Amino acid sequence: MTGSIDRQVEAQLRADGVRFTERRRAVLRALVRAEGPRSAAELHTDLDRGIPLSSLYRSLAVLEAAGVVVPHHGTRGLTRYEPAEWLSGHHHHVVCAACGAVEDVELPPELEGELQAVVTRAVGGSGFSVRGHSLEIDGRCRRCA
Amino acid sequence: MTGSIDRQVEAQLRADGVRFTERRRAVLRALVRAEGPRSAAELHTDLDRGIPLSSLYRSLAVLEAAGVVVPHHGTRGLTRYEPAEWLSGHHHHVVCAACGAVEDVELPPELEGELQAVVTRAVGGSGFSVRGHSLEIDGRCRRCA
DNA sequence: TTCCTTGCAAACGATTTGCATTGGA
DNA sequence: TCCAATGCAAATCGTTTGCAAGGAA
Repeated sequence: MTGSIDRQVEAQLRADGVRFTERRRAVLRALVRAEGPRSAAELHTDLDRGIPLSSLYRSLAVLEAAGVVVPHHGTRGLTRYEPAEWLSGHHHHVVCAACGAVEDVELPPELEGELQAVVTRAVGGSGFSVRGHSLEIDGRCRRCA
Repeated sequence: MTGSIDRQVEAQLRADGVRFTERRRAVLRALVRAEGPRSAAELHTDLDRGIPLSSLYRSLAVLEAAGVVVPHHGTRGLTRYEPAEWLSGHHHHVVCAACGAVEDVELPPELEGELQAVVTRAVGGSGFSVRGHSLEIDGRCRRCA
């Protein structure tokens, strides 16, 4: 985490009237380091400091409310978190149906533009206000093919 | 639910050594009728017959194992189900970030085609073999806007 | 001092499971 | 008859919350 991002996150939290404590820094660092979304239980292991789960949940809730991390509901009854897009960049997921591996894909600008257009036209004049989109591509990775 | 689909589902279940009981028919019918994925609790309301939740969960588990319905993990701590695509057709989801409601959207053919093209080009020559895709559009529904 | 933060334990809500009963082929 | 299906209640599991103690500004 560079200093500038660090300061940006702090400002973001301050706007919510909360502090960027060492505990919260550690949680965010662990998420940035991670290969993919992590659950509270996984972070509990990653951080391994006897940090109680309730504290992890509270840290995650605070970071989520400030828009620093976003929840990911991919798995049965489990919420995993990852850094928000302004920290990690906009991307999509390629999921292997066989081994379950999830990989990030960043689309080239012109494809991302086309995708945006599809989304906009898809909701049409339905009154729904689009905030974001997420494309999941399912199939088999090279190894499992 | 047409008779032919009905028979197809029955065969699918029979292959798993289970029966297509009236209860399970009712659950599937409710899902087919619904505009989008439904949770066990929502089905409990939809069906309103004092059908115990545990039975609903068991019916859903059986239908899922047979590939007749598919789980959808869009919302915090909640699993919703919908008919598998071979029953309901290919579609995408619009999710309201405020109230959690999920609605189906079927893209007009030319948009679906564009989306396919984006997907194909996105994986490029990575060796990943595409099997399907799913687009989730996030934002706020008219009511929550 | 005044809030924000944390730990601990209890509370919760969604989902699952054990067990005895019912029902269909 | 035999095994699957069901209902009920208790058990699980991930997550949230009340409350009292600890810390930073």
